[in-house]
Amino acid sequence: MDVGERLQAIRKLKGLSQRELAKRAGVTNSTISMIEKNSVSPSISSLRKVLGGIPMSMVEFFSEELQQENPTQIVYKAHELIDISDGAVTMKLVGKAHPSRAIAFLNEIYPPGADTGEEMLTHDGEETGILLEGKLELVVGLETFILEAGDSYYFESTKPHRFRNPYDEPARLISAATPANF
Amino acid sequence: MDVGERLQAIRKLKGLSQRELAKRAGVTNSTISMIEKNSVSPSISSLRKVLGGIPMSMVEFFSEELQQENPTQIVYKAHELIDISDGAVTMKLVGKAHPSRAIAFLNEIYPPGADTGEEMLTHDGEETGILLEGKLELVVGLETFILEAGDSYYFESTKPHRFRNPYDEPARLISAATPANF
DNA sequence: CAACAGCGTTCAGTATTTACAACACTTCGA
DNA sequence: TCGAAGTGTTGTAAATACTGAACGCTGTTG
Repeated sequence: MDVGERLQAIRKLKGLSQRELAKRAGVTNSTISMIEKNSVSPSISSLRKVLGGIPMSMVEFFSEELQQENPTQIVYKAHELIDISDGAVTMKLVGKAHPSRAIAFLNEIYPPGADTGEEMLTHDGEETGILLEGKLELVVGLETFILEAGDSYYFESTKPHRFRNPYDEPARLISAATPANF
Repeated sequence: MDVGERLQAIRKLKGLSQRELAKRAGVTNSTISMIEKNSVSPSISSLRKVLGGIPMSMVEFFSEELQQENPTQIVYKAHELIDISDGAVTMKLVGKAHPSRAIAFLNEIYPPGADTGEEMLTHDGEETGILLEGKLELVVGLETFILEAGDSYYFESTKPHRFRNPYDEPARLISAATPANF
């Protein structure tokens, strides 16, 4: 990815001149000029300052890097799902062949007694899902929910969370999380 | 966001020493040390080199900046899902109350004859799903697939695609797409 | 045709980052 | 207990990025 080219594209899209952007960002116009011409590789701190004048986050700026490559398998039969089970919980991942997966899409089964563990899970991203069969207990932060067939959820994965099946029937869940940490 | 702290966290997570990472990245160990101590703000090019030794993209590195704000509804009963049906296809979205949804998680029903339309769909992102009941035809690019209960799929949404139920039973699908374009 | 205000580029000097080579500290095995 | 090999840190010199003040150019206004 060409940093200078990208910065220039963004700046022009916003209808800003180098001097205008420089003033908003608190750097000099020559800095902008040299970055755009790729005659320097800016420091993180100065690129931050520059983007602050737009404004735009680092993530957005670099998101163009996500240029996917070429074809892979599209359809997976039930037995082709990759098994990433953890303990008693059965988890099957859709899209194993995918190069850089953005979504972790899982078919999960919690047999009676299954539990993601006493230490709560915490990670980046967001997750969502729907319960197809059985009942399941979901703890998010300080709240505890009882999910029944047909119920769904959506929360930030940064909140501590835990799934548990204290009932006597297996629970079946389809879930999706992003980014995919597998 | 603290660049040094984040780099150190990632490095340790990967079980690498400063020297080990430096060697893989093609920089010196002192560079890593100083970046982690925030005694310098590395240039884009050198941070790229460092992340190349992990390996990790700039986007992933800065993705931690995506710190979401505060609580909303977490669990949704079946009747609380928001209905975004299009034509004959019933689509219900999980997480309507969520501020900035990263995932569009849908419970879809394609009655016999239902179709997303003759002009193929094309948009950014990736999508995935699993068929729970019935049969469904999926066209992606030049390929046509027949999905049966239990089958799943994963593809780039940039490829032209179409879902269709030419059979005489309804098909039920759970799908996830990112980014969420709703 | 000036005079002016805007544009992006360039140059010299200063500030910052980086490599290289040391350092002190810990762990492991002879 | 004494190297040997690992860890992260630090000082100095070289490389690179940044500022501030020019420059040449274009379009506008009197």
